[in-house]
Amino acid sequence: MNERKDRLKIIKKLIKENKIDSQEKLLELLSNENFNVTQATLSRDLKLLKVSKVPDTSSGYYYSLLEEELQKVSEERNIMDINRGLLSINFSGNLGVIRTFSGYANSVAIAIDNLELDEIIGTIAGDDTVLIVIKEGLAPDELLKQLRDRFPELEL
Amino acid sequence: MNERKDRLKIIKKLIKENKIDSQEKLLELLSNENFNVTQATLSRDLKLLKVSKVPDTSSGYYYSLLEEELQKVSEERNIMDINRGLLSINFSGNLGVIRTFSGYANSVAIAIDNLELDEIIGTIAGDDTVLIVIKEGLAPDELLKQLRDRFPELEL
DNA sequence: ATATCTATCGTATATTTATACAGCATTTAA
DNA sequence: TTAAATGCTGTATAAATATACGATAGATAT
Repeated sequence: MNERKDRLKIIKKLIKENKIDSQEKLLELLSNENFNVTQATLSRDLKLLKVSKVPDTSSGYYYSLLEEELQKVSEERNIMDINRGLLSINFSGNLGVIRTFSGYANSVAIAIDNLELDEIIGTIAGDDTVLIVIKEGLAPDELLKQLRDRFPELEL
Repeated sequence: MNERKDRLKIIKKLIKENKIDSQEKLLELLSNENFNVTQATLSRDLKLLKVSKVPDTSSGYYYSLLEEELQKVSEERNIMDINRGLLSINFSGNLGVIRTFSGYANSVAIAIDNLELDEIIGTIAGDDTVLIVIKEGLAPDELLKQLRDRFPELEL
């Protein structure tokens, strides 16, 4: 009965889509989605998800996944930067070669660096080409798959 | 008796410098700084500051000024990107001309755009040059001053 | 199969936090 | 000056949240 996982997902969704100011309210919404738990469990869930209650501008509070938002902000920017310059990507051995519009290689490489991917050891940028050195033993296909998984917006 | 203002400042500092997991603890620290208030007042202060209590990785909670952090993260990145490419800046009329290392113009321009400055209407990037169009009526000196004020790390 | 471990949960409760209300000082209006 | 309005606070308490403890179910090992 791996209900918790599903529940966590729904909680995330509910928090994003609604302004919720107490666990009690969230419990109701959960109940509508056919998850029936107690406040105690919900409290634990929120801790797992690192959800916190932030003071609102007007006069109240609401729950928010701030850590995620923080990551997202910076991640989104990087992905935009990559997409902006990227023309193609190809592999040979443990090297990836990205072709970019002229002059964009640097910004693409910086953005890739900023993603801090375990799978990538480092990058070098020319004018319209970025060389990516992939971690030993990792197959390019595997890397591509993981990237697409993790960053669906990435146009690879 | 404008004690609250001072207190809010100290609270910010304390929150940045310590891992605080309850208002009670924060009250102690405040007391050390010679601010003696009740938990009720502190709760109100935290609301004003939009401080929230976030779940910690390990197993606890701590107070954090997330809104500020979120802005900072994205701002810091932009400033890094600018500094990385920037060689010089000069003005003529309502235009600013930034020279960059070859290939960096684009990433510098993007970063400037991302700062969303009221004073700047737009930018265009070549390969090693960024053109900045300044808001009508604003003197270049004034713009520089404001930028340095607002972003001390910026190497202009 | 039995024992041991692990993860998840509810109950009950402790802890923490927000706020209604009243008081006081300061400011503003009359 | 007096009255009304405003901002800030403490007290007391309500409301919200976290957690100790025990129970249960499923997994893993013996």
